[in-house]
Amino acid sequence: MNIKEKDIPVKRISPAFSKVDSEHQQPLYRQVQEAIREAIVDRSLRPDDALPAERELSSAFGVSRITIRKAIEGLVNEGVLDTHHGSGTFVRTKVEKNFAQLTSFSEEMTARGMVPSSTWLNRTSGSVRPEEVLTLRASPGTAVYRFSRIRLADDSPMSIEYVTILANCLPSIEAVDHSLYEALHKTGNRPVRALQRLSALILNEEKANLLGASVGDAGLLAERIGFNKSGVAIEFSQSFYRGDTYDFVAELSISE
Amino acid sequence: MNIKEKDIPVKRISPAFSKVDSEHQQPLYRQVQEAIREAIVDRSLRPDDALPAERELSSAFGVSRITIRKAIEGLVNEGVLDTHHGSGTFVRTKVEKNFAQLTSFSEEMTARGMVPSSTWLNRTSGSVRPEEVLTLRASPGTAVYRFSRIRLADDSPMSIEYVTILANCLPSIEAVDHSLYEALHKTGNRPVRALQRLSALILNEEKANLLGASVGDAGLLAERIGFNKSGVAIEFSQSFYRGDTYDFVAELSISE
DNA sequence: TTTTAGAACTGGTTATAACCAATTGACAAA
DNA sequence: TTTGTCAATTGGTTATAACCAGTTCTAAAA
Repeated sequence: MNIKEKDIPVKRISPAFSKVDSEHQQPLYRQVQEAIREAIVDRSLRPDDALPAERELSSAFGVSRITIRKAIEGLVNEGVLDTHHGSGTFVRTKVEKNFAQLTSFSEEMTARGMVPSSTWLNRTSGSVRPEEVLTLRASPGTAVYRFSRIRLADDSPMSIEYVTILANCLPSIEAVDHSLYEALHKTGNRPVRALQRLSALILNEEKANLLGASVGDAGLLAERIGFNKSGVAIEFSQSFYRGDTYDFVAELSISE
Repeated sequence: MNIKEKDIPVKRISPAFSKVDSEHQQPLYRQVQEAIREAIVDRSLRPDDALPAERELSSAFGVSRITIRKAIEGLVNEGVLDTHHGSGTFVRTKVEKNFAQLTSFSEEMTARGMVPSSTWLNRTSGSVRPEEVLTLRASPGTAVYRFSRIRLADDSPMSIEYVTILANCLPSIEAVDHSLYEALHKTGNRPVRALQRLSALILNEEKANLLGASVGDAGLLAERIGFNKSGVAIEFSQSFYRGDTYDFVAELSISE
């Protein structure tokens, strides 16, 4: 007797899934993923609902079961779906509880009673660099916009930020004035999920000068990959912080 | 011309992988995972080494390529391996710690196929220091245990850890042998939530010596307050990491 | 010599097919 | 009514096979 399983009402919902487009550039399993995501967003699939069985989805989408499973696997890893051997795949009730909410630059500065601002260093358009190809999973030659700026709090430099954005996410490079995210939001490409990597490094002369620190001081490098709601990586950013003026804070939870 | 790829020395290592046991209870891909992990632990595969090609592994293990890919996929998700389309699969150099997941050092290292160990520096009992009163929200005079140790993975130092634990959370100061969290778990006081702060610093002579690094190298300091399931702060810890061997990775959601 | 085309790798995606394992629910037996 | 059994349904694992898409390196062409 598995109480947990019995609690789950097995109402199997069948939204009108259309066959995927094999001519499209995106892999089939990603198209399936997006279709499922959309079904959840527009409430055709509600929390605790069961998805149609994999074999059913397979014929509904017109793809093999492997493709369906790969799509589902990704959504399970993101915490959107839960699979239960023998009973089905369900829309997870708890929303995104596994994502940490790191304090952003503006929040942190405002919380400390400081006034955040930015100084633009550069904004250019170009194509992805080899080292970005891996992280952004874009083809070489893909057009991107690059932004770099110094972020200040009460007019003293806190960080240097280099951002690369896929060009097709913005109408033009001039579309960004103060807030990059605001500009992305207008085109519906605001990142909804991100992976961030924090590492320590020694500041070189260039970075030290820009940050008003000394060569050899400790700094923090935060590298971030931002994903839009379709799961496509659209943003890659590197932010250099002075080690003595910036901390990252996170609330942790145990893994279940 | 991909500079990064060219930098990677493609020495393809072929440890003596034996065929997996199909009679075993574990799924084949898990057995393959374990075999690869072991190869990393016993240094047949070193950081930045390339694994044999998937098709090669497939015949070496006597399983299909799908099984190999599933095994690799898991290790990539854990941060143990990196795949590069067209060039190969590599053993990741840096240890990546999930910043938002409350796992113990022992568990983290074991999951990466490394053997965790500790060298005790000190263990004392005493009462909370004034500067800890605020963070632990304990009354002055409250009894605590203090532990300091060097944490090693595969016998190389990874971090120096200073932990303060409320004395009433452990039966005795000798209750901790290998894993502190294990000892806390037995008394039902394992932290289920924590606040963590990460900052960069320059390693001083003492820390550098203990970590096998050089004075002036970049280091990371993770300070953590751990709460038990009753919401009581029972743990305060400071961990110093070498900047060149440790990254912190976080999955986050973007606010607004 | 340098450049370039392309062969020969690499991992990435997808299909088809079969079987295993957990769960559920219907139905017969107690 | 309760209990146990079993078939149907679910997801989980694995094999075989083919092709796509980057990367690397060699050998031919300039």
